[in-house]
Amino acid sequence: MASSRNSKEMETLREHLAKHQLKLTRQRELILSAFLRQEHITAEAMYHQLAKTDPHLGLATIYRTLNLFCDAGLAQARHFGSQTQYDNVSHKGHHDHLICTGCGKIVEFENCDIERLQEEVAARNGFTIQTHRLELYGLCSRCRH
Amino acid sequence: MASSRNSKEMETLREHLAKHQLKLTRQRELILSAFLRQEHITAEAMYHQLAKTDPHLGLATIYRTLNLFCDAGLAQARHFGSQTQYDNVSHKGHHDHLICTGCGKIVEFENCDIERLQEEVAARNGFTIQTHRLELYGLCSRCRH
DNA sequence: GTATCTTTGAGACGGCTTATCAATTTCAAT
DNA sequence: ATTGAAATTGATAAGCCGTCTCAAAGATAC
Repeated sequence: MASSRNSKEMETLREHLAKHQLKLTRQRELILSAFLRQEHITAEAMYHQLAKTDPHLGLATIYRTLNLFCDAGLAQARHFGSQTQYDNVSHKGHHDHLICTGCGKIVEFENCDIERLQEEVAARNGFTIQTHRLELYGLCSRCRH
Repeated sequence: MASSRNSKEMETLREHLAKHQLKLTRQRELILSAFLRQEHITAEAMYHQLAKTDPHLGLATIYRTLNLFCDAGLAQARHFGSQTQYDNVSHKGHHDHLICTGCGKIVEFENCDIERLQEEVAARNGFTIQTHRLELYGLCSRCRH
């Protein structure tokens, strides 16, 4: 907890809260610190994970808080299957996803060349990129047969 | 309708049906011909669209049929927001999006170099790409100031 | 034509997410 | 430290989307 209390993500959250007249609560701190340990997680999964240490934390609060993180730019929601995955944006640069439409397997990757081209495209259109999302859908080697 | 009755997509569907002991129905023909006119559509949108000409066509039938098209390789489901988009696989020109987080402006673009790199990444991981989604979020020139 | 097996349509159902609301907590101003 | 206005929480109801159920209708092979 102490580790996340002074992290740059916590600072980002504080700024976002201040800017929008929102308040820093015990739950928001707790959920942030749990979130920062994950690369991506669903609300349900986090609910079960936190139930061990805080049995009264409500599922609605987790949904609300993860959506708050999205607003603050700390998380990014991604819909897969019937659920929403909340991706940790701060994890080692940004990683993208290869998603198998057959079995749902997800492979993460990073590609600097693609990122550089994205910057070029954005610049050509007068944009400065804050974040991006790239998902490649296809069949993995196993499902292709 | 006559135009789709002999299309190659219709032939693909016929083959799939034959191979799985399924039947060609009036509804399946109707939904296919409507689907082929779209780049991508939701079941709900198609329901409203077809309600004009065929008020008794059930929503469940549309879902079932669009999923059938996915099995047959004619369509591909993609989760977007809270809904499922059914993409027309035969439509090739895929475009990506630049989205301004300030004003919501959306600019469409295409970039062959990025697409080529995507193929490389996929191949390196044993995937064959069916489709992709690339969204760049940032500030447009106007909102940056 | 008829038997058989699939499909349809209408609504019930179930999973995931959001809305509701009284009670509690935060935080800025005393 | 106390107070008071405003935000947040937790429990649960409600909502939305997509699938399942099942009796009636339709398609295909014989």
